[in-house]
Amino acid sequence: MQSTRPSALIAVVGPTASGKTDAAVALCRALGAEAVSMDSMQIYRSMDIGTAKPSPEECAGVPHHLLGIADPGVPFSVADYRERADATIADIRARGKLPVLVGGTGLYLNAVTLEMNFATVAADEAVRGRLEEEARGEGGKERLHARLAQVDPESAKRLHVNDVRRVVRALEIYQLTGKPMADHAANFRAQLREPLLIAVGITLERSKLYERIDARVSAMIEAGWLDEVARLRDGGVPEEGQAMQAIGYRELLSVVRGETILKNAVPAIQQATRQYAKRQLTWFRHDPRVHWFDRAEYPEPGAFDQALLAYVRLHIAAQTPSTTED
RNA sequence: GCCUUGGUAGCUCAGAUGGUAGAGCAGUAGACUGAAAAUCUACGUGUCGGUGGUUCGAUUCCGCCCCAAGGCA
Repeated sequence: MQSTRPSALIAVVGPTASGKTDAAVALCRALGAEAVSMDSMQIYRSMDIGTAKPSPEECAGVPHHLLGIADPGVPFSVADYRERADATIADIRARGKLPVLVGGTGLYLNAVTLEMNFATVAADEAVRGRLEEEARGEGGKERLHARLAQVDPESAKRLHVNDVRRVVRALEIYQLTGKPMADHAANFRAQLREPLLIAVGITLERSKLYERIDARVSAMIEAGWLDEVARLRDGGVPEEGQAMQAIGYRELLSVVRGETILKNAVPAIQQATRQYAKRQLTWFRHDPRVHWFDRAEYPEPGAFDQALLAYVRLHIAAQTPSTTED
C-alpha cells in the first residue's frame, strides 16, 4: 500500500525572512503533507521569538517536526540532525504522507539529501580545546595547518590557514582515528541519498528582503525577545554555548549583561541578519537542484503559493509511474 | 563678530616635512565534511569642503569663502 504512494522529498528553502514558513504551510495543506524543520536554531527549546519559530497558529494544523527538540544547553550537530531527520521522514512516509523540509540551513539539506558520510568520530571537547588553545599562540594557526599538511595533505590543501575551526576538526579526526578525513568519507557528496528531492527556493529583490529583515527584527524585539534571552540565561544556558551564538541572542546577551544598550543592539542584529541572508543565498543559489520562485513575479494574493504547488505537483507526477496511481 | 580645532572611500578615522592617498567597519562576490544563525576567503579612484595664489607640480604651503564642533564676547 505504501508503495503506491509517491516517495518524493520536498524542500522549501531560501534566505531568512523570505516567507518560507507561510509557503510551506500552504504547500503542506494542499498536499496533506507534514513539515520537517530544517533550521539549526529552531531545533532548540525555549528559543522561540528570536528564531522565528512557527507558532501553533502559524502552523495552522499542519504538523511541524523537529522544532524545539534540543536542549539549548547542550551542543547539537549536523550528524544529530541527520539522524533525527531521517527518522522523522521515514515515519511520515510510513504513515503515507509526504515530508516537506522547510528551513534555511543549507548544510542540513545536504546532510539529508547527499551522501555525506561524516567521520564516525564525534566532536571531542578535550582534543578540540587543546588544538584551539594551540591555535591562539603566536604562529599557532600556521603550525596547526602545517601539521595537517603532514598527516592529511588533501584536507590541508582545501582549508585556509585562518579557518581554524575546520583545520581543528580535520586534526581532531586524524588524532582520534589515525586516518585522514577523506578516508572516512569516500565519495563525499558524490551521491544522492534522496534522488527524489523536489526543492523550491524562495527569493525576492535584495533591498526588499533587507527591509523585511529589519522589520522582523524590530517586531521580535517588541514581542519580548530580550526577556526570552534573559530567561535562557537565568535558566543556566551557557553564555558561550552553541545556541547562544545565534544571531541576536549573542547581541541581546550583552544587553542583559549591561555591556550595551538595546538601542545599539538592534541595528547590529539587523545587520548580522542581513549578512546571514546573503550567505544563505550564496549557498542555495549554487545548488542546482533548487528551483527558484521570486515573490515579485506573483503579486496577486495566493498566486505565489499556487505556483509552488503547481511546480511540486508536476514533479511528483513525473516521478510517479502511472501504474501506482490509486 | 573674534579665536581654536576639524572638513580625506557609504561610516569612523590614518597619512603625505609639496610628486594626486590607506586602514577598520559597511557593501558585493565566494567557500563550506559532527559549532553551520557558526567559521573562513577575495575585492578599496575617492572633485583629499570650495575658490584664488606661490610652485615645474598643491589634496599637502598661503589668502579668501562655505560647513561643523568648541571657546571668547
